[in-house]
Amino acid sequence: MVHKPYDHQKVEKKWQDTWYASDAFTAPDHPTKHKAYILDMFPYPSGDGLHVGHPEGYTASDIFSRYLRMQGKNVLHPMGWDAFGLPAENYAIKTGTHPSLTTKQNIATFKRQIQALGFSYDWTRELNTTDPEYYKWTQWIFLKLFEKGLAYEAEAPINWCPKDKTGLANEEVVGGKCDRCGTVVEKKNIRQWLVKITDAKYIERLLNDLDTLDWSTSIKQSQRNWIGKSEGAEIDFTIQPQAHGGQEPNFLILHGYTGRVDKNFIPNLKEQLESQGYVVQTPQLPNTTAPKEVEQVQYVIDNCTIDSSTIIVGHSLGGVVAMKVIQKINQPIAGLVLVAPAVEPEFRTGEERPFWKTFTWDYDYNRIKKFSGFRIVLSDLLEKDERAAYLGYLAKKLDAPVRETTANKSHFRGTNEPFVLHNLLRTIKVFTTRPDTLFGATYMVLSPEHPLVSEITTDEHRKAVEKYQKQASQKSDLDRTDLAKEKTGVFTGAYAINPVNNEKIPVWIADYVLASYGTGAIMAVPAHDERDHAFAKKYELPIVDVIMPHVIDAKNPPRSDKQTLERQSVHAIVHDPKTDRYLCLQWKIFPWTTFVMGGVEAGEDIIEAAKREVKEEAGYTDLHFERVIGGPVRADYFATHKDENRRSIASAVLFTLASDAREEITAKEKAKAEPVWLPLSALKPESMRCSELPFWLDRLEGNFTYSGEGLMIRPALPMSPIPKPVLEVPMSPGAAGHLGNELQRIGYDGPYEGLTSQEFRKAIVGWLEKTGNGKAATNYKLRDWVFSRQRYWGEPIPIVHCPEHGNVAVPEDKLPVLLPDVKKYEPTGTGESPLAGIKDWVNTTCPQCGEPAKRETNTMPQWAGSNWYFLRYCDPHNNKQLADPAKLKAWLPVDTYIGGAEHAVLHLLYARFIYKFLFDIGVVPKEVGDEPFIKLINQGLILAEDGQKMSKSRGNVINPDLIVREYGADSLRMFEMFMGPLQDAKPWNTRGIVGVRRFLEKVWQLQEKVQDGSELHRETHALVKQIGDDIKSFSLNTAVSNFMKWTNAAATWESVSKMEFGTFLTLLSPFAPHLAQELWSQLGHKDQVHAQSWPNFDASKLIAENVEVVVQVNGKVRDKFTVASGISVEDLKAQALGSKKIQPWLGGKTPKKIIVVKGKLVSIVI
RNA sequence: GCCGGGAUGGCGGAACUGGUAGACGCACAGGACUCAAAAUCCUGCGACCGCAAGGUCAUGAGAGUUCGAUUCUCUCUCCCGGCACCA
Repeated sequence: MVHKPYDHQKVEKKWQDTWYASDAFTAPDHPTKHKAYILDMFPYPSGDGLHVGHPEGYTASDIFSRYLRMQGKNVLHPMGWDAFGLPAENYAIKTGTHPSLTTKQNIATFKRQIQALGFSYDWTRELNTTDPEYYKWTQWIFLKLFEKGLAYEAEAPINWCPKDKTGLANEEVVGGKCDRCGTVVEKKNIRQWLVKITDAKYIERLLNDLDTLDWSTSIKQSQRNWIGKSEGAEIDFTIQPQAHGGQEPNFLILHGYTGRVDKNFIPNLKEQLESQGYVVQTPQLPNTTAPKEVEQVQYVIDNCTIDSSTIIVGHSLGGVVAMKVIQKINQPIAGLVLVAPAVEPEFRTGEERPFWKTFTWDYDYNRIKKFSGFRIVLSDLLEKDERAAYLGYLAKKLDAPVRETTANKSHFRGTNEPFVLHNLLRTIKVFTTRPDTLFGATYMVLSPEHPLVSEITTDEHRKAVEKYQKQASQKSDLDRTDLAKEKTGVFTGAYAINPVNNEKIPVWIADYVLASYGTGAIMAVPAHDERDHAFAKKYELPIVDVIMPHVIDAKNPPRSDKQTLERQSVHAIVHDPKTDRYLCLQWKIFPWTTFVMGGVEAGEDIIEAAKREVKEEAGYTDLHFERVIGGPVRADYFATHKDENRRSIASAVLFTLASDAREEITAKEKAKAEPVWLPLSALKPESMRCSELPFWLDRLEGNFTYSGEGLMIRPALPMSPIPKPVLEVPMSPGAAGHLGNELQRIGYDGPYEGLTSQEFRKAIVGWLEKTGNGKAATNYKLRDWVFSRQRYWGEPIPIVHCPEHGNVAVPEDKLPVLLPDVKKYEPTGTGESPLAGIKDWVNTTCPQCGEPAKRETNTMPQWAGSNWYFLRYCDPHNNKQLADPAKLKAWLPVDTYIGGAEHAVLHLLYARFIYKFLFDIGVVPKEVGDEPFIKLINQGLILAEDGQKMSKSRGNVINPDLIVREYGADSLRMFEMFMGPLQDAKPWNTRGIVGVRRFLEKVWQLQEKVQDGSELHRETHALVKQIGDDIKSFSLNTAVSNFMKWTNAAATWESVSKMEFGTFLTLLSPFAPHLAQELWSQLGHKDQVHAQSWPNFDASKLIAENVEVVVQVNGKVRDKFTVASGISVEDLKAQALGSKKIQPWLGGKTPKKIIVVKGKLVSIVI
């Protein structure tokens, strides 16, 4: 029988018509068998039509879907259109064509091209995000977010693309440029809708649930990076206040009814303030159990010093006394702080107090306001409601803020009430991941936008600060984050107090600190942070080492059964500038090279010690001291020659050789070691015996910051004689013991000597929390999602702005809010959408009161529609709800999701968030879990033949239509799979496609060999197994090569049975459905090959009768022979040893060992 | 800088849990068929030495573990992706 030649165009057309006319791949609403939801990322139907990249993922998912159907599963495999977006709108601006028309045309093109490839989509479920029946539910999701407080309106500085004239989400800005058009984005402060993706209820789940997903590590890593969690602490630094004229304030603390100066928070507060150098008066007022106003006020006026720098603090009834004092003295004071002040009669309930009648309860508020520089009211949340009402009333009268807290003891009666202190002194919160370096914080930096900058800046520095702020505001983010640029900043004139040691540290502003991360302020630790170090060097700020690196010698670790000798030592690094070499010792008694080094003797500093050692061991006397390079390094090792463990705490001192002047060295030293001069390149860890070497080399290169973990050194660790010059700036005396005391106070009973930085980090956070100076804190880089676009072609945000009721949701039964027609699509650029110009659309009534109101004119971003489309596929025509829960339960979650990696942090993060939200509000049934995509496969980019990215501008785009016309859809499908692993990027090579085309021709030719029968060759059984395995693991390139191998083998056969060829076609049908179907029907079958069940293989048939065995001698292949596969180990051994080729390699010797891997190899060791 | 991933012939790539490196395809060379060309078929195709049998070297570089390493461990180089004055 002679068949017609393979005419791909005819064959493909014929079967596509059959399939699409009969909705051949429709999924049931309620699967009765095992379900599988196989999803492709739906495309944006651009005007350019399909790209060869599209069919890559679509083919892979189609093969998998067809395979699963043949495995007897119900498969949901849908397709739709993500059709809102900028290109259609930009096209409308240019041509005046309505975007809906362009979109319709583009969809038609895409659909024709996709259908020409024979994909098995369920077209009855096709959806389109621009269809009002669809975006009704996109709007509905927005309303739910709004209802739960997760969508909010704010005027926020956001990324603004000046070309596209719209705001962008952070995720849409890549390297400071607009992801779409590459324009450098600007910061613009406009009214925006934001979605609270950072909400505590979601952010940790978005991060942690990544662990449960079968996604590539790189995508998961991208999401983790983007969420950017860091754990550390928030620490409050108090700012030294300036009273009028820049003077430091003094404090007058007045106790309350039955109070005493040694009660409540007063002693502790006094101590804290005094430890920071302030003058504090705490008068004991007369008659505390039966106080009289006149008596107490007069007592204060007579006995206390009050001047323009005085801040009066009044607790409870003391607050009333304070106000009366101010009314009476007729002179200005710095400020008034009322700590839970006593209550006016009309607010009182309960038992009568003696002072109710001995005090008058009227105030001259204007007078108090006039004479006090500032006023603050502190309120304790533990107290009763009527007091809160009173404090609010009082604060209003005094024009003062009310600051609330939960006091340690109700009514601020605790012995330690840090909230009071923090409100006396302005505090600035910083975030740090390294609270263990707190002792090394030598200055503070605020971002130029920090709200407290102008408040704390002194008059003297105001001009410079404002100038700097202005400059910073004019820089783009791209400029500000340019790492290469030198850091800049200005001093504010203010000082903060480091809470751990009460050091006074300067407060600067600098644009290397970002307002948008953490608290917008940092504590700078120049010894342990590179950025801070660079800044400190430039502005000559102090640098204090607090962490010592610690190395344990890997080759000679300390031994637990040996004694340990600890010693302070010094390494002298002597550089000869004339030869650019370094002085080392070549030891004679050991095979070592070292620097000149030795112990530091009592009373000696390290520089003296280093000089002495150089003189003794090498004789050089004329050394010029350069510097101590960094802090000390501890090394632990076992000293073999001494049979003891050594703990060396070493510092390195750098000298230059000023002249060759030398003294004779002793015979003893001569016998021990010889001085040699080595170039820097010879100073290598493998050639030097020096555990600290990597640190010294690093520091010689100028890297003085150590940001790793280590051991705490002073002042945290008062370790005896640490040589003085180690610290570039010494801390104040007394600081050293401070932490020890504090640690004891919080119940840590040490020993803290030798604490690692990790241990100390925990201890210090405990201390911060205990003392109210800070707390453990977590920070994220993720920002809320900017959700409004000032453009036309998107879903209108269903909100009405009512003058009376604010933002009011459009009622659900009024959805969808239809996108109206406009005449001009041009974005206004003012931050308003083109919709703002349509008066009769904008003007509406408030759904709450019916009064005139205006519609929201911003539209949603493209991600809004793509967030949840995969839910809609389960129930695409439902007009009552987003989707029927029973249908969602039947199909969700998506089992396999295939698409490009470019959506790593955009679509994939947004969709996970929205899915979790829909899960929480019960739309997503709880049985299906709160992760939408269980397995994700990212197909790699198909590059152009030149290895570059395909793009219209480069002119290297391959049009799939041409390939389909010339080689056929089956060739294109198989070739795209054959090119390489699905996940890898790979260049297109049109010449290569002939390989698969030839293969398909061979398959076509094979029908000449078909004869009746049901015999299957061993290769066919093997193929069934291989193809199944390959598809399951998405190793589709090897599947294609396995098909080719099979046809190569079949070409040598006499005949192929009808059964065998049918089996082969069944396996081939997911890959080349048209050809497989055509040959299937030519075999005489009336049904469809894709409806067959997946063939089984007979495992017993896979075993070959004979196997080839390799014989190795010492790991090298020396012989190969074929044996029966069932051969015994003994026989195999004997045959191997007896081989003529092996004999010469054995050389008559008896093998040491013979390793036999059954059916594979014999390895002989001699 | 930090975090991921990778590097195998002229090219795309293959090699299951450590066991014959280079499957399959492209390109290339030689041959058959043809008046000729295309198509098709056959043969060869990592490098070096050798007439051959065969040997030696080869999976980015260098070390290590092992009878045996593309595969495991360490160091380094380069490439790709993500993040990036993120405190």
